[in-house]
Amino acid sequence: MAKVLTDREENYSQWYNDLVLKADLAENSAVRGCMVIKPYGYSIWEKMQAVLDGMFKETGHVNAYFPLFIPKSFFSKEASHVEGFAKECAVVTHYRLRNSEKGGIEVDPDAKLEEELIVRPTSETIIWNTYRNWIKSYRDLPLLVNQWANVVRWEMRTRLFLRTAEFLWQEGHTAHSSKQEALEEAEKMINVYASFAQEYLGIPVLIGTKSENERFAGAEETYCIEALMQDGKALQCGTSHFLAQNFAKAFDVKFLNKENKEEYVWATSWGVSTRLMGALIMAHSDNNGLVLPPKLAPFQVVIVPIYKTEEEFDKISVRVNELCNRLKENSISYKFDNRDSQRPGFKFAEWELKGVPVRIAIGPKDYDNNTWEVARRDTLEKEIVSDENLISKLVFLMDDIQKNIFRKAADFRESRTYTADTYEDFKDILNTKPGFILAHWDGTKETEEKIKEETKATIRLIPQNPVLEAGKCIYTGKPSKYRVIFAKSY
RNA sequence: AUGGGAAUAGUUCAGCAAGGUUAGAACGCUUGCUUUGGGAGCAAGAGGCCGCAGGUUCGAAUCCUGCUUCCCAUACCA
Repeated sequence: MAKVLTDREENYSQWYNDLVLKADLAENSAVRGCMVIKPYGYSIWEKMQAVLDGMFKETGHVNAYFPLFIPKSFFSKEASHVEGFAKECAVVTHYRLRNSEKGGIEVDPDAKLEEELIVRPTSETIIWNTYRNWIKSYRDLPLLVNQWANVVRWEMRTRLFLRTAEFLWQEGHTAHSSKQEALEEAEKMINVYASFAQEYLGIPVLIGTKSENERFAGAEETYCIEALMQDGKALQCGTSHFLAQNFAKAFDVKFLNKENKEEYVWATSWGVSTRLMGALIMAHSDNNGLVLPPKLAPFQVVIVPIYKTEEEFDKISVRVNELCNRLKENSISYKFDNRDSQRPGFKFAEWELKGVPVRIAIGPKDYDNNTWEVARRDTLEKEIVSDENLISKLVFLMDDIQKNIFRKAADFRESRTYTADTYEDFKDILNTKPGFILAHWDGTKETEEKIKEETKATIRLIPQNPVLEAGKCIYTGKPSKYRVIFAKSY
């Protein structure tokens, strides 16, 4: 087989890049750091959006849309928020171009904006400024709003899907009348993300909270889900923040409670992005290409005809079209690859590269025997299936592949989850076979920073319900009550 | 931003040291024939302001200067 991918073992990040390009998911654009998401990649994102959007609505949220631009003055109102994002903001300073004397066009210096606009890196500020007018009474709460949008963060170094200057995401912004209710909301949404990751992406995730260092700028608590990629590095897949009254205070959002007393509103925000595409790619794919979970594949089955003559093709097409109707009835999505320009072998390799969960081939032999060749992408196993058993086989495979790729990822994570009691062990694991490391930590920012400097590993999360176990911090030897999860991360 | 490297066909690159006619290859693309159960073969063809601006020279992809952009390493994270 002609190779188009770099082997995963040889160069993991090269493998990832090749895969994104060759599977036709996305490519770099003429704009530095910004990607073009191609139709095949975008249709996976659309599937993710559809499922998540349904989950948000089921949990009582509604969609709205807020502006792309944020006045500079809004941005500075929440101190730690500015600090967190200031270094990576795109800023609009002018509103007009003019013809240049040197030819071409230039920014018209007379068209300077009175107040500069920030291209949103996240929308807390513009949304909370709006909420001030929406919230007057406890009767206006809770306010449960989600937005699907693009945001811009001027990243130095970008990688397709994992870190791009512009990315697509959803951001939920909720307002509550009590601390307790806001905390519950933040936890509820991280659990929504976790079940989406596990049931749809087929990626096992750990749920927990961030250490102070890794917390969102402006949050009092950040909940997160973390997954382990095949190279042993962690990927943050989603976050949900308890913002306390920080934004309500910054934007003066108050409500009258039942006792007719004025109170500041409690807030949360939560988001997942096109980075989930990166997670999906890295969690399951192999040296032959992408491996997609049936629940998110643009189509679940591809049908490849094998024929010599036009008559043969016509005969086979009739039978394939009958099959397509049966697939439709059974809600299995499909593509009949009837291109005459490519040979079967080429198509096999191409669809494997694109991760289609099941491939069905039919040639003269199958036609005569009334059978189909069925190949599953996750294990690459091939099987001849009789026509009468085909649909039930496919229904079984959709479920089985979904479960199998989750199980494989879970087994991998298990085999790469360690406990370290000494700093030497800790460093040794990171150097030899990285993964999640459970270790004791003294709870200080300084220690986490030292460990990060020396090993590049950070605390990915503090487990939700940690097993209480007295121990000593691997770095300082100070007492610790439970272990936290360390890893190198993306 | 600092340090290092690069810019030539759609893509990956050769050519540059020692300047000299119509600037090459592979892959991809187009057309035809042939083939089709794991990325076929043959033939013909299209495709380039050699990153931009200036300089040296009879002559510049090649030498010199300036600029721009990209890539690799460090900081950032959804």
